[in-house]
Formats: sequence, structure tokens, C-alpha cells
Amino acid sequence: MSQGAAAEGTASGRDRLSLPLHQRIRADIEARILSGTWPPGYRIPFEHELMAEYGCARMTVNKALSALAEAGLIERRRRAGSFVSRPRVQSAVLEIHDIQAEIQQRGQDYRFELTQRLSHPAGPAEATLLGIAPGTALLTLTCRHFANGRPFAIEDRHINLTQVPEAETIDFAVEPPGTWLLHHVPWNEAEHRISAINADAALAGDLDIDSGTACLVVTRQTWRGGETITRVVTRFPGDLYDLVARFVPSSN
Amino acid sequence: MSQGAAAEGTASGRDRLSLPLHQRIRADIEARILSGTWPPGYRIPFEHELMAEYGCARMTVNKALSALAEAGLIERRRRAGSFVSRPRVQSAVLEIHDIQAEIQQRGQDYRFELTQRLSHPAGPAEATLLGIAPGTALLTLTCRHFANGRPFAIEDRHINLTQVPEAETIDFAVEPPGTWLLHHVPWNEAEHRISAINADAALAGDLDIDSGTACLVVTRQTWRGGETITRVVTRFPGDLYDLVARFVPSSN
DNA sequence: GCCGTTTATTTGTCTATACATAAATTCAGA
DNA sequence: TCTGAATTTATGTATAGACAAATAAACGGC
Repeated sequence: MSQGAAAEGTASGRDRLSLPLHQRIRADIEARILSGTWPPGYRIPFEHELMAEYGCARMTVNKALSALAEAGLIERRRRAGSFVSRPRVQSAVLEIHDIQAEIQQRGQDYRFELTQRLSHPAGPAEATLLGIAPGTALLTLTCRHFANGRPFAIEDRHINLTQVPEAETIDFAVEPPGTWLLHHVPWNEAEHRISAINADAALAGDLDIDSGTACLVVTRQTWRGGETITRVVTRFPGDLYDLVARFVPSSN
Repeated sequence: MSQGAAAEGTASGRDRLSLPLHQRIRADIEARILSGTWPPGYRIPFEHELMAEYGCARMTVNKALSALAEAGLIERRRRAGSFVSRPRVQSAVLEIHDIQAEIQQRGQDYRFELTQRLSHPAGPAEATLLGIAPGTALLTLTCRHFANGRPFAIEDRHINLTQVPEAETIDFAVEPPGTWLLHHVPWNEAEHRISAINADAALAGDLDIDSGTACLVVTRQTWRGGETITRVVTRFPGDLYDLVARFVPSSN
């Protein structure tokens, strides 16, 4: 074979075929990982298998897989093969904060309570906020986090049950929803929105602070394949919390 | 030449020599970019030149340069060569916000005033805060940003003149220091710290808001090669500003 | 001087091959 | 059965050569 146009079973996309082969291989695999078809831990085909599948040289497959490995989507082990990485807890990128882990890391005592749990179809307002169709199955959770017995944060969360049906069966009184999602559901797009507000009477009561105290409001929404997975609004007493995000270049 | 151990002028590092060649080439170039030896816009040697320098095949050089390009450190143009990228305005990672750009993007009128400018050696407190030796030459700037004529942010900044001597000669009454730094000085490591406070009388006066209003405080420090470049504390009226950070995977 | 065409150069992609390296697996011996 | 050596296998690195694609620069005609 001289160049370009490798063998391809059934032509699927259109522009995909015009991509360089190594990028197409990469995109194919990436799609299967992000869609969940190949879950974390799954062993992706060996180089020689992909090379047969695409009818190309090993170097071409290798280029695609090496790029995926550098991007952190897969891990490669000699003699064993290449495996889909565990969910990107945080790819050193936009950090997702796990409140439980953070408090415990400071050596403080962590506790939380699930205030509300409601499974229901999305109303028009929620649908707009989440960018989903009205009527989509939602799980709404409210909880309160404590550090050393003092209220630390109030969390209002919506989970899209269409994307994460398992969530319905989880007992979030045991594991906080944020921690569970972080460890079980991969995402590929996220947005943080951070602002400051003065606590109103209700929030002040919940957080056990004076009315009017400055609070930090962190809104996070995550997506997978363009579909909303969860949206959460967390409010912290301003004097109690410092949101820290650090970036250091990936060495390798 | 069969394999491994490419020609190398003078042995420099120790472990560097044990690295695979393409990683060594990559590390060499990366070091020159991050140190500022090869500034943004600089044309790095052509593949055939590097190939002669390291006595290796073009594919090896290509692998190194492609990786640097994917990491966003260089940009490659056919027939023209490869060029050091403009400072990582934001490598889709931890976003550095340029207040001027943000306000103008919203279609609002931007203006700012330089309140204070002071060139002086670092005192003990500043030295600790910045992680530098006491006595290090510092440039301290205070300025106020306006959107549509209304105060939008107060910025207190320290610039390490040892790392960025040019800063002393810049007229920051023309270009805000944040914008100038973003466009002229590459960094390598960054930390954001975000919290909320109630405005005291002084801040309230500066921002033209009621005393006690919740304000967002964003502290950012950036480093290059472990040395502090700048540290800036910016305070926004909480109701006027939403810090937004978005992460989407690199498509390429 | 201006504009379109040709040429030269650089990066982009791919092949086929080779040997190196790490580690899971098998196998032999105590 | 356990231990350690030999084998197998998948990835890691590198080579030399080929053609494709883009485009900066030189060239020619008007």
C-alpha cells in the first residue's frame, strides 16, 4: 500500500475519511472511550490488531495510541497492552474539588448530611438551566457539609438520570454525591462559575453565620458527549474557604 | 547508525543522556523556550537542522516537535518553519483572565487608572508572600479597572524585576500590567486562590459600593522555572463579576 | 508597479524494518 | 510447592525513504 486511504469496513462519517489516518484511529478510539462503550480498565485492541483492522503500518497505530496516552485517556503497559484510564479525576486541568477529600486532607473532621432527595422530571426552569429537554428524569439532592462540626458548605445538585441511571440506586447518605460522581462517572467538558454574594437569612441560618456575610458561590456543570451529567451550586462562608487551583505543566 | 546514543557535542546533563532521544530534543527546546532564550515568535531550527545537530532521522525530530506543537509551546507552518508560540494566554488549562479583554468582549467600555507605581526592594513581609529573598527588586502597582465608567476591580500587583526587568521601562498607564504581562512574559506554573470577603470602608469607597457588600477576591501568582514572576490580588464587587473557567478537550 | 504562475522548501503523513525493553508467562529445578 | 531462569509478546524507540500538501519566494508578462 502506498499511502492514504486505509481499508475501512463501512464508511461512517464523512469528514472523518478525509482526516489523516492516525487522527482517525485516535478519534475512533476516543469516541468509544468518551461514550462509555469502552469503560475504564477496558483493554483496547493491541497495536497489531488495529494495524490489521485499519490495514496500516504499526507506526501509524502507534502514533495514535501514543497521543491518547499523552492526553491521559489510556495507559500503556509493555507486554500487557493498552487500557482505558480511570475517570479523569482531574487531568491537572480544571480542578474538580472533592470537598470531603479537601477537608480530610487538612486534618479536619468531615461529616455531611443529605437534606433532600427527590427524583422527578425536569421542569421548564431546570431544563433551561441544565440545557436538557423538559421532562428529562432528574435526581435533585441537597446536602450540607461540615468541617469539625461547623457548617462548611451547602450543596444543591441536579443529576441527569438519563446519563447516569445508576445514581438512582446509590445511597447518598453514605457517600456524598460529589465524591461518588467523581469516582464513577467520566466527563469530558466542564464549566466553573464563581461569584460572591451576601448571605440572605436562609443561607445564613443553614451555614450558621451572620446574615450578610460574604459567601463564595461555585457553580459547576459537567458534560459527556455534549449531554449534561450534573450541575451543582455550592455555597461556602467566605471566611472559611479558599478555592485553590494550581497548574504545573505535565512533565512527560 | 543503528540505534540509541546519537551524536552529542558536549555532554551536559547526566540523566538527560539516558532519556530517549526524541524526549531529549523536546526537553532541550522546551528549556530554551521556558527560560526565555527563545522568545515568543522566535523561529526554531528547521527539522533538517536539528536532525544534523542531533545526528538522527527526521522522524525523531518530527516526533519531538509535533509533541511540542500539541502541547501548544510552538506553532508549525509549512514552508515557513516552527515558531515559539505567543505566551500561553491560556493553554485551555487554568485560565488567566485578562480583565480588559473580558470587558471589551462583553461590548462594554473599558478604562483603567494606575493609582500607584513604586519601584523598591522587597520587605520581609513581601518576600515571604512572594517566596523570594528580602531585598529583591520589586515593582508594586495598584490600579482600578472600570467597565462602562463604573469601578469594576481593584488590582494590587507585585512584579519581580529580577525576572522581568523590562517591566521597569513600561508605561503601565497605557497598557494595564495584567495585559502586558500576559502578552510578553511566559510562565510555567500558576496558582489561583479565590475567596469572598465583605467590603470594608476603604474597598467600598474604591469600588463605589456599599460597605459590607460581598466581594470576590482572586489572588494569582505565576512562576517561571520556580522563580516568582508576579503576584496579584484582584477584588471585584460580587454582583458584578462571574469568574468563568471552562474546560473542553483539545480537539486536535 | 502589479498580478498571476511557477518553483523551492518545509512540514505532514505513511511505510517497512529493526532492535530494545519491560513484564507476564512458562518451565525447570530444588 | 516454591523459586528463579528462560521465553514470549507488546510496547518503545529509531531508521531511511517516499510522496503529499501548503505556502513563501522568485519569476514573468503586462
